[in-house]
Amino acid sequence: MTTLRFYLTDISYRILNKKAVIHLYGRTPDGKQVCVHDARFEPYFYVWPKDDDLQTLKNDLATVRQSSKEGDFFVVRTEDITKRVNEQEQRLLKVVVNMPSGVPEIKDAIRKWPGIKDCFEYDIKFARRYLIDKCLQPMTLIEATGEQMVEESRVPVLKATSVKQANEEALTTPRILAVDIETYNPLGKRVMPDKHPILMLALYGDGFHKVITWKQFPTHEKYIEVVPSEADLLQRFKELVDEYKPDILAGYFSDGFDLPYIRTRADKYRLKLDIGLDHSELKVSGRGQTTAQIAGIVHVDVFKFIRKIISRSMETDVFTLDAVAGELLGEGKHDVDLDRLAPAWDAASEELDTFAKYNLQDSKLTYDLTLKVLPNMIEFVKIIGLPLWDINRMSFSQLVEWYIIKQAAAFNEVTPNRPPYMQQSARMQLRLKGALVFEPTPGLYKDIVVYDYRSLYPSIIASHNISPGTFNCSCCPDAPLVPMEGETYRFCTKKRGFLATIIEDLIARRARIKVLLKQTKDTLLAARSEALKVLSNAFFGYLGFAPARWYCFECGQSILAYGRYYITKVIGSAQKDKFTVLYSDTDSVFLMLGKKSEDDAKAFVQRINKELPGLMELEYESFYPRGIFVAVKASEAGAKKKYALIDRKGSMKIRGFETVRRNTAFIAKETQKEVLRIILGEGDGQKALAHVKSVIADLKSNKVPLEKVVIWTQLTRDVGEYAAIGPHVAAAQRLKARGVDVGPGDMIKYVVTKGKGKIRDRVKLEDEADQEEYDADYYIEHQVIPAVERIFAVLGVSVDEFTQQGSQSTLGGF
DNA sequence: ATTATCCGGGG
DNA sequence: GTGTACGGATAAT
Repeated sequence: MTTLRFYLTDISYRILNKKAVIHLYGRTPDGKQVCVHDARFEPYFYVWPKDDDLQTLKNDLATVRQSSKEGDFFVVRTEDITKRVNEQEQRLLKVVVNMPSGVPEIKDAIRKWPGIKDCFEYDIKFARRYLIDKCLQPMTLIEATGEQMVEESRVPVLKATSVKQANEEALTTPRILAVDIETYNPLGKRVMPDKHPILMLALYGDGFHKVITWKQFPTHEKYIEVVPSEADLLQRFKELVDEYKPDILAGYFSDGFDLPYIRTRADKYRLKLDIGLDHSELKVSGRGQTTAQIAGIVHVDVFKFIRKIISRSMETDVFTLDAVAGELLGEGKHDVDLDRLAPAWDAASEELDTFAKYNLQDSKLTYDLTLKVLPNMIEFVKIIGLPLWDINRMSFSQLVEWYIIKQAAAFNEVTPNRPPYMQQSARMQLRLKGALVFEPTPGLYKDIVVYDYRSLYPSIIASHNISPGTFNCSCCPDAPLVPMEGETYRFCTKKRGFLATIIEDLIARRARIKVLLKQTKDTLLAARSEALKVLSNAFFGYLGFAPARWYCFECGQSILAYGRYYITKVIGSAQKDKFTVLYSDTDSVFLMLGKKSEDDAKAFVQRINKELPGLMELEYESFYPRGIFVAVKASEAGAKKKYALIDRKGSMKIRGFETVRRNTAFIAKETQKEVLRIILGEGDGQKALAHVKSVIADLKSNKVPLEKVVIWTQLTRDVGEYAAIGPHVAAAQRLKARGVDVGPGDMIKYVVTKGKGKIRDRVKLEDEADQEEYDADYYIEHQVIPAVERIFAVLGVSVDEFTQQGSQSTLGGF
């Protein structure tokens, strides 16, 4: 008998002799990688019987048999249990099945039996079920007892007779290896993994930097390793992963690009990518949206976590490696022209040295980003109790749902089923009465103060005991009504609701951490606080999310009603205190200081907070010297957020303006940004107007360089397959007529030229059009003016004035 | 208003 | 693999 402690990094299962064996991978405190096999866990689900004659039902269940390729599926045994269904105690049967994949099969076979009301928890993946039932926290210390086994495996294997949580100590410094590839991709062509080879592959770890390539070129860099062929590059990649022994293999968009690409290239050479610790292969699943998995090594796609979870709290609205690293690390990608890579490769030129450096830098940024966000991911892993691989790929609603599922087990609450498609569509028809919006009067304002009510909804849920099981309970007919016209909603005042309880716990845990954070500045604690905040803030949205298991429309309505009630209180108090309320939406209030000082504004928050119930808190977000609120089109009644603010440091916060898309001409994007900069930064509307007029004049005299009026659009299918011939399709037809092979993925760059008729009849390819030919009127009317129109409307300038020569506008008083 | 199409990340 | 998982914005009809 051996006892072993290890940090649990990854979990999967395999079928051995028609039985499931859980594989737990991890690293011991002294740095050795290990695997623990646990064959003692059985798959099961729950049955909710219709009547009390359980014996007949049990006898019937014992006879069920479903055959499959893997062998027969059958019920091993049934157990009587008591669990809560929607917060009410019920008698259920726990049905134990012989194999994990038998669970959905057996459930389908019995679901419609007359003696069965419903089945539950038949779609919880086996490995997740194991973690939940055993109360194991991945990334923390686990203790296993058992016998050493002789197994075909890259790491020692222990056959366990006992597995349990040792303590909550987390693996804070896992071994990370970042990977990034550069591929052959001649100008303008889409990514084609089956045709184009991988040219370079960079690996970056702790004291380990390497670029593997298969072309000899002049270089002095020691980290560059030249191998004879692409197949050797892939072979070397395998060897290096095996030697470095990472816990985590990290990439940036590597679920969607690097690893599927490596997979495709390896398949081409019939090379086994058996880098899994049990010698299993790198597994790429899904079409379109792919994911990549390696047994025993956690593949982290750091882009996915940043995009899905961190993006909301970031400034940038593009998530390229360059932009994200720039914001989070203060360091960007190397500036190279990637269109030069393919020609440089063909010429074996010394320029390839620059690309190798670029490749290594990308892997370094990926490594540093992983280090940076890993504490946040690990905190979610610890709070929710699922593996890092899973947490990495989850959206807000999934994080919330799995947190609730984990808590449900602890509260003996059964997990409701996911709604069938029809029910989801029905839910989507229901409209929640939205949050309170105090419409801004369009205009340019000085000295703006913003308050934020960030934890409003979580604190409402906790304070008012909001939960599906406490809604309109029969035991409290006299409970206070939710402040809402036309509805008589109540929530139980006698027993605590399940969701209210667990969100209150989240809030309380965060409050304790915040106290600690005031004493010490600890990045792990900060990450934990952030994770708890993100999770509790996502609860409200989850309750109104059609595919949610714990969907509750009335709960959502009630939270919103209380939200409107509390924000109205703040607006009222501010007005009573003679502040000018500019704007309010949901959980934030924008005030204009006017004659008041910033100190007055801070004192106001403190006064408000004294009047609020314990859990609620209004935060002083920031001061902005200038801001502009823009009117929305009549048809956009719902689009309230359209404003731009500038802070003391000169950085702009722009919300709701035309998002910068690549199929907008650069001249329009550039002009919009410059106009906002002049108006907010310099406060000079005349100058901004003059700027637009000069751009228009330049367009009219065709002085604006052609590359700034080129519109880029990507083809998504073959030219002949389009039902609607848009401008980019017309341009692609011209390209095709010229004999160029265009297809899905190709970027079409076109220019709209002068003339009459439909736009698609006037498009020319970038290289066909002359500087003199582009249609200034099109670019003025459809690109530049729409981008700045509403900004100027705020200043009382109408579209006509853009084109008038130097006339005195209504801007005078501004 | 509803339906079709495109985009993102990656080279 | 206790299967099948994008989500949001915009242009076209």
